[in-house]
Amino acid sequence: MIYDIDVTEELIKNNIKPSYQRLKILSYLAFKRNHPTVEQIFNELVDDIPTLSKTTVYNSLNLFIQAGLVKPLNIEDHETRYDYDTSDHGHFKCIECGTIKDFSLKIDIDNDSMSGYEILEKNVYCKGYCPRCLENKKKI
Amino acid sequence: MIYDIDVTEELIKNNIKPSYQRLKILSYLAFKRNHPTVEQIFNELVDDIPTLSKTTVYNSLNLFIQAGLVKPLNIEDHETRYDYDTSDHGHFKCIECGTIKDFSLKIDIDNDSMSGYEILEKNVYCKGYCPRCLENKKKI
DNA sequence: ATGATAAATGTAACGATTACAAATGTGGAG
DNA sequence: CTCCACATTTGTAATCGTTACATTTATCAT
Ligand SMILES: [Mn+2]
Ligand SMILES: [Mn+2]
Ligand SMILES: [Zn+2]
Ligand SMILES: [Zn+2]
Repeated sequence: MIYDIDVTEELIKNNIKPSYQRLKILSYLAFKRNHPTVEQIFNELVDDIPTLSKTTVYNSLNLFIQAGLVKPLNIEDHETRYDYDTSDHGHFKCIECGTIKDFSLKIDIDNDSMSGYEILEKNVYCKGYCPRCLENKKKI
Repeated sequence: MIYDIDVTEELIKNNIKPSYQRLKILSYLAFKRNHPTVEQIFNELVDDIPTLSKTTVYNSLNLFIQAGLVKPLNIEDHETRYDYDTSDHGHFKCIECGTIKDFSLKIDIDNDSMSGYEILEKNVYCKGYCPRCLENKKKI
């Protein structure tokens, strides 16, 4: 499985050496844009890189997060997901099938109550049922 | 340490038997309203109830969540926090001192992109520095 | 009191993540 | 090219929050 997105320059710009594993992991995220877990990333890349270690996936992702190339998502408390899109947007997770969808949004935070605070990071996520799972529930 | 808030009726209404431990745990949340971790709840209540088990804290909280009396917060992936206030509001966590503050907000989700989806739950949280920690940083 | 049922407890198991030491790869000096 | 220092990767063990499960304790109707 080869992903045609070249992320070499992106890594170099951020002072991260573009090793074989790092390139594969970051281009996987850039190509798929699927908010995967470490488990998913590992399982899909281990075919390409039989010697791949899960530790390397964790290490690389943490490097990317430090550099601001990737954003971690804490939608579920027991599984971190990773997003190549670091722009400000929300996430919807279907509690039936687990798929995650991006959505755009505008947050209006009451500025009076937050004066004096320095906000560095905003996170929004919703949970519910996706259209497909709603359909399936009707049939049963 | 005695919390004067009587949550007996609240439990009965939700078909949860008001045992000694459950009353203590829920009234702790109702009185403090401090978004504590299980660790915090356990440490502060074990003085009152020397036989208290952490499992009981987990079990009780999960009961409360099922009944909608309490909302779990996944701000950090490795620690669930518990909120007695189940109304729609956002949370700010200071990345220096860890304190969590409520804030009111209005989310405008682009309805076109979410048509067909059933949204059951919205979550918003921010991270940054609280006023006190900003002050301390300036001094150093 | 007695026995049935529910709740609480203690310990073991689990799963995601990190720590750490050993193995492997890389790149430059000689 | 060979050797060596250094960075990266790998495998394994440790950690930590949470859950599973079996045992003990409490509650309550008979
Ligand atoms: Mn996204
Ligand atoms: Mn709150
Ligand atoms: Zn779905
Ligand atoms: Zn602070």
